[in-house]
Amino acid sequence: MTNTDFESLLGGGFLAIAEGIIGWTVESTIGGATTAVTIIETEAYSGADDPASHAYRGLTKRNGVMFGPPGFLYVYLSYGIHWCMNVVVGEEGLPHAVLLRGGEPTVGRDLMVERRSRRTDLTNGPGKLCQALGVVGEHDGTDLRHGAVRIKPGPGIGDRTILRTPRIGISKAVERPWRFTAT
DNA sequence: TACAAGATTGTCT
DNA sequence: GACAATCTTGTAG
Repeated sequence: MTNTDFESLLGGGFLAIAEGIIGWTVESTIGGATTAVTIIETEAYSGADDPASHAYRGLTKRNGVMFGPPGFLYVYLSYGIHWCMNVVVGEEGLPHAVLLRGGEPTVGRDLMVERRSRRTDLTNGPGKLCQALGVVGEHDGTDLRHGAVRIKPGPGIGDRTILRTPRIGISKAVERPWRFTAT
């Protein structure tokens, strides 16, 4: 991702970013192997204003990356088992983030199958997506432009449309329609 | 210091 | 459809 791409995306606010990166590519290079997916499902989290956000109660050791500058990766351990990845999109001090919930494999599908130990449902969930891409806690706080995990424009979602629905898997602020998915 | 809940997933019934 | 696995954080005692 170039700086210009990211800046143009930031201009619309965090909801526009969550919708805007549908159809973009997330690429990881880990252990010399590259895997990539096209993003088809995201959720937006609005830091201090959002009871469902990890950043709602302020800065902690876990969510510190969200309070930093945009364009970095926030990785956290969910239920003590699964890694989930977010794109930090708020300016420094504004802990807005976009959770990557799902994608479609484009590069390194065989490696994803190996990492997931199954051939189906490779990337249709936040925990599965991280496992398929090999994203773990050590990638927390890395640069999405130049790090081991990168995000970049394209290839898009073709003729499909983007659906806006309530968020999934949370118990607070469930009414906010901040989930975006390509159908 | 102890305990409950959580931005989930895989397995078993 | 129910439940276990298992780490971080917040809240209560």
